Amino acid sequence: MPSIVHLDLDAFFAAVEQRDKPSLRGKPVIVGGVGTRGVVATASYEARVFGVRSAMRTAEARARCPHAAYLTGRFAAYRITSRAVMAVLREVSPLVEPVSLDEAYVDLAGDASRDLSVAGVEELAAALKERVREVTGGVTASVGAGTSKLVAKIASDLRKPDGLLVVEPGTETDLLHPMPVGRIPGVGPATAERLRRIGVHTVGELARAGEPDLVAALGRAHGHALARLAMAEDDRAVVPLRESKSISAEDTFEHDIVDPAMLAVIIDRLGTRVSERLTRERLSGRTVTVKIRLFDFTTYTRSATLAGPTDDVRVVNRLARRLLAEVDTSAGVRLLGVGMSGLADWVQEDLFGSAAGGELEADLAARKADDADLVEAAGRPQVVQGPRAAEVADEAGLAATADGVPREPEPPRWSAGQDVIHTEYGPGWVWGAGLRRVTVRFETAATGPGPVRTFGTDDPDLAPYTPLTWDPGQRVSPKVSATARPASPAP
DNA sequence: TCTGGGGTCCTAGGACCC
DNA sequence: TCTGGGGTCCTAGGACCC
Repeated sequence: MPSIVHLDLDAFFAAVEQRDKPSLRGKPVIVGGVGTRGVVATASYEARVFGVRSAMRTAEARARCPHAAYLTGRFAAYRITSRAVMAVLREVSPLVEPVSLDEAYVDLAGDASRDLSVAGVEELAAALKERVREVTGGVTASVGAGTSKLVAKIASDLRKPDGLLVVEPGTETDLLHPMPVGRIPGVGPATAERLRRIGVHTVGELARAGEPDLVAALGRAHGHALARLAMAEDDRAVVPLRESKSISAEDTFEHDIVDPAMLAVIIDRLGTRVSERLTRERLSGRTVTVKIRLFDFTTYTRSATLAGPTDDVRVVNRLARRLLAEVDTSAGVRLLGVGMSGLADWVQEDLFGSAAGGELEADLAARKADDADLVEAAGRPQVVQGPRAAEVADEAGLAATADGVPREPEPPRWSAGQDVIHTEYGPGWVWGAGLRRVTVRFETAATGPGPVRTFGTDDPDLAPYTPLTWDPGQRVSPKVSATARPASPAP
């Protein structure tokens, strides 16, 4: 039965930008690093016409397509939209495995009553595509389905963008065998080259090659796996909840850094980012890894493992600095990274016995509620609020540095003027397709319910990014509620 | 103006233990 | 004193994915 579905959002980041900025629709849009060392994360299909591709250096993209819009990512917006898509998929089956923000597998076999004929799955896939378009405000998806993850993924690839293909059971190898080996996920340039050297160019040739030869050329695990995939043998399950195995943060600098004091500051900042994520996600880890890329792109990692897991920023930073010192950085560093692995579900409170248990549960409930708020959001005008507003705003690029030189994030401010609200005390920031007017009610501890104010603009290009502003007089723990509505009735 | 940032999985060698 | 395997953990690097 073709019970595995793969859904892939088309040119996702660029599509979200085009949704939120109507002036970009129909035009080349490139999302990625915009600095001299940036690379393309996503190019809209209009940009791909000019040969712009993911992972291409932005400099080359600019040469090929100078008139494109070059944007840094707004990951909070992508995340909100992604969650809405995943929610749609979970309406169909609980067995949903997100691969990334823009990709997921669904296993339909959980529901015995479902029509899993090719026609039945085609109908379902078409309905999914339509629902995705609705909840995302117009982002299209490509959907593939088949008897395995491999076939479903290749099927969605074949029909993108905005396509649909259900591979009839029994025809898998007919589809796969003429393809170049590089179409198989997991076969990159290095593997393709090794295969070429033993005379294997297509999946059919891969299937005919003996497994011993493949293992000799590629190693035990990879050789075995590819031999099976080539014959469309793939029993990998759709796994709904994957626990993360590592957390890391890294920065590439616009200019190579030599000053050891500067490097120490940066390594601390990266370690702090990692620690904060660990704490937020109620994880801790045992192995700290520092990544150092020198001016000439030679890359070192140095790691050390603690006796027990921690999320303590002091421990992480001390260890990270020590590991950094093991590498000669005097010629210049272009990238630094800090990572934590050996993760365990472990929180500091556990150290002090079960007394903190109730508090912990409350925290978890609060986090769940936050997530629910975000899920609500996609495709509609939205206020992001609560403890994670700062994080969300940060991801949205509001705190991004313009010149790529890392610096400490600015503390939350409450001032008149054009400040975008992105502090944990405020309502967050406003985002949404078709947003025009936002009504905000201020309430402070000192004054009680306060004035109602309306924010907004009639410029359709600016509207989705409407910032909220207010006066310094309202800075006392303001409690703010906001409603946002489109300027015109929803179609 | 060469080559991002977040991950996963695998390999290979050495230490160490039984 | 020349000789085992097997298992696990740790470290460094590399391929690959989105």
